[in-house]
Amino acid sequence: MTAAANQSGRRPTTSRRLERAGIRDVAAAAGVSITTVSDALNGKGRLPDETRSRVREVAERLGYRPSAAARTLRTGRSGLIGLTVTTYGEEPFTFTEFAYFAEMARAATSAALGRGYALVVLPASSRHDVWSNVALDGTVVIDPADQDPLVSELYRSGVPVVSDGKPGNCPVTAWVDNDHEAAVLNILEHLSEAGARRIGLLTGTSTDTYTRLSTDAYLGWCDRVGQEPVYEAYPAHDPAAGAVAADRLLARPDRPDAVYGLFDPNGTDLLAAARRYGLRVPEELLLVCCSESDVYAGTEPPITTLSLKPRRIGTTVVNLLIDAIEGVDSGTGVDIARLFPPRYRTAGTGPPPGTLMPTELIVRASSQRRSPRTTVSPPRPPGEV
Amino acid sequence: MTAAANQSGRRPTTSRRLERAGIRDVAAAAGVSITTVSDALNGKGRLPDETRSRVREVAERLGYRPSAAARTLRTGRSGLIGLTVTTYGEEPFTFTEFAYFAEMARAATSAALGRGYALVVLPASSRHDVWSNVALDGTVVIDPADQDPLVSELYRSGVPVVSDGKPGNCPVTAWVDNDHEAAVLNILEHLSEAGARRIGLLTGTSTDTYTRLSTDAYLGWCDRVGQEPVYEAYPAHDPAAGAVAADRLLARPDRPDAVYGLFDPNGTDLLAAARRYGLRVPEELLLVCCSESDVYAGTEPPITTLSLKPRRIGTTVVNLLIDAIEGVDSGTGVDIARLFPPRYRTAGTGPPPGTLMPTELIVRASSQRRSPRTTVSPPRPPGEV
DNA sequence: AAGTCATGGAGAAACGTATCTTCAGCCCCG
DNA sequence: CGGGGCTGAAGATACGTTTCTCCATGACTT
Repeated sequence: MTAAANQSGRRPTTSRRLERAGIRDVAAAAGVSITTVSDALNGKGRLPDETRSRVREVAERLGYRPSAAARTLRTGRSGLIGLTVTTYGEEPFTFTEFAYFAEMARAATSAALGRGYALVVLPASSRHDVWSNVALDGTVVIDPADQDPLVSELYRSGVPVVSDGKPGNCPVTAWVDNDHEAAVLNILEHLSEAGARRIGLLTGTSTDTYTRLSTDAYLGWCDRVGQEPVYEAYPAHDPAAGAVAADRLLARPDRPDAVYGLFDPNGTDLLAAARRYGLRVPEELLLVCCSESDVYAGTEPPITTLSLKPRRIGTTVVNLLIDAIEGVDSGTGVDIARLFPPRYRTAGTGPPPGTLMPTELIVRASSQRRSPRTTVSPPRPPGEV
Repeated sequence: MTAAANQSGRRPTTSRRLERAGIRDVAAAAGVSITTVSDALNGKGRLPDETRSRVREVAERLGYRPSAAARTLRTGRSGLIGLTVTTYGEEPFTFTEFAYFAEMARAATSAALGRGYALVVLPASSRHDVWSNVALDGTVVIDPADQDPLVSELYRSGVPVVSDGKPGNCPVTAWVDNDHEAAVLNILEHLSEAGARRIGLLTGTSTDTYTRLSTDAYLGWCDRVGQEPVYEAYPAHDPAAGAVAADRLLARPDRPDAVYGLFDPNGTDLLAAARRYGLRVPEELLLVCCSESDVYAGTEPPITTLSLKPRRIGTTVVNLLIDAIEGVDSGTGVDIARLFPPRYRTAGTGPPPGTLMPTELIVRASSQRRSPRTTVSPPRPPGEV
């Protein structure tokens, strides 16, 4: 047997099963080398158009599909991005539990696909073997916990990590977050202008960035304006607890005359609680909640909501991540900074570059005592994008 | 340079960059061969426990993570399952648009993870290169279109395909679906018993299995009981169109006295339309809609809903798929049938094995004229699982 | 005492691609 | 007329595993 025969034929000793055509088969059928096939199909190398198209035609005829595994092994790129969702409680996924996550994930998937990447859904808490069983080019982390060991290890092993939500204490390549502080202050100001004297907060007990920043902003504001904080916290993943907390908040002796609820179902719960206590909205109680759902446009009365613009966040996160994947010399992992505009550059081992995005307050009848017309107020002065 | 040196050291000529430890590094550090390392870590081969634990310890110390790409290339298994979602209209994903999809996807992800697989979200309509860029062990297809070219090619190339929704005309390994016909007939019967004389249907214009089967069941029932069909169809992906269609249905001269809406938001839309026309529910109009949302427990009045039990479907689909992946001798692809109970076996090239799962009708005030208590009626006689 | 067998482990061949290097031919120019 | 650069393409290697085959060693049987 000659070397040439061994090169063109495959596995001379084994009985040949029905298999998918490989690059060698295409090369043999087209009468060229596998190098030429690879170059022709990938648009590389120096080949005349004639050869290129002929090879492509042969490949098409044979139904050739390159092996993703082999390509990944060779190039070190899998085209796969992890989408990590934090898990509350027993349920493996809050993913799609709140409309925010669902929308964000959808936008992220779409954006990734548009750039040739696919998303793999992985829980942050799963065992190591699941994570190491899939070759990831990078990972999106939604709301990373402080000191998340998984994120740390990923980052250390050179996998770019971009988080939705400013990371507490774990190193990430970059992060994107809503400007929660500005959003809360904007809402408090909005309620004050509508006549609120004592603004209450319905918040969560978990330590994620969103809850923490929002609550801190509220407490800071209270401190500044001299209002005693009036708030109830409950485990956000438990819908029943939310209704109870809403009830508790309105049952307090120092009952607030305006409430902002941090989580999606709070609007409904607060409305129901107000009804139980005979409080008219917005006359006796001003209401705002954070939600992506448009059911609040149809409630009685319609409720003012804060939208975190999850689509925009998801798209931004993915694009940032893919920029890092494609721009960085994988191996060193240090010159990521040059991907970002100068204003983000931080010297040495400073904090990772982050982007704050504005939120949108959709003002409806529940937070206005004068004109119940539905309007949209931009949270930022125009001119800024 | 000896062969041994070449074996233990790596790439003697290239300058060594900072890289992740490979299996060779572990072997060298532990003073054994790479075979032994592989066997020790994978629980294979014949090794004394002492060696096994020592190797494991060394691997741990070096932070060794096996390369998923290399493993996939070698074993032919990636541990990745595609989750295909059909796309309506311009938006790339209805995924998470309806609660059904969201819940189903969540359950599927969870079930897959529980068996060591991860899910990759892929749109059915995306370009070929995205699909062939990821090595899939199998695919879940949600509501496959008739003659879906992608499904056909996947199946032909030996990738197991399990669909949620009985496939129209494309070959799949197996499928799972709700018993839509039984569900619709059950609802119609339920409405009749509640006193309905003319039952209307709010349905969709698309040709997916769900819409088709449900509509056909309705039309067949009308034909059998001698009622003139009263229905409106609209593009299900357009929420605004749903409200219009609901309005149209109640504005007809032959206005129905009971309506079943096939899609999630129909309940709200129909309720709003009824209110506009001054129709009291359930006194003058009986209402049922298909939805996974529990908001219908809180509407005024609460609306009877049909649940398609998406969790159960998602779990079943994934388990069926993984059974096929792990049970079949990849290469032949013919003896899949033995995975299923005998009753599913079909001779030769007959239809693929399928499973019909019962739905659940959650009866609330909107479909009862007598006792407005909330009860749950099983759609199947007890004893069947 | 010579086979036989179980034990523990090493060698080497794939898996299918991308890419680095090499090489033959050819044209052009001094 | 000889060498340098350009074109088109082939060879060979490496990516990091898994796994098939095989060998050495000692214990045990007959």
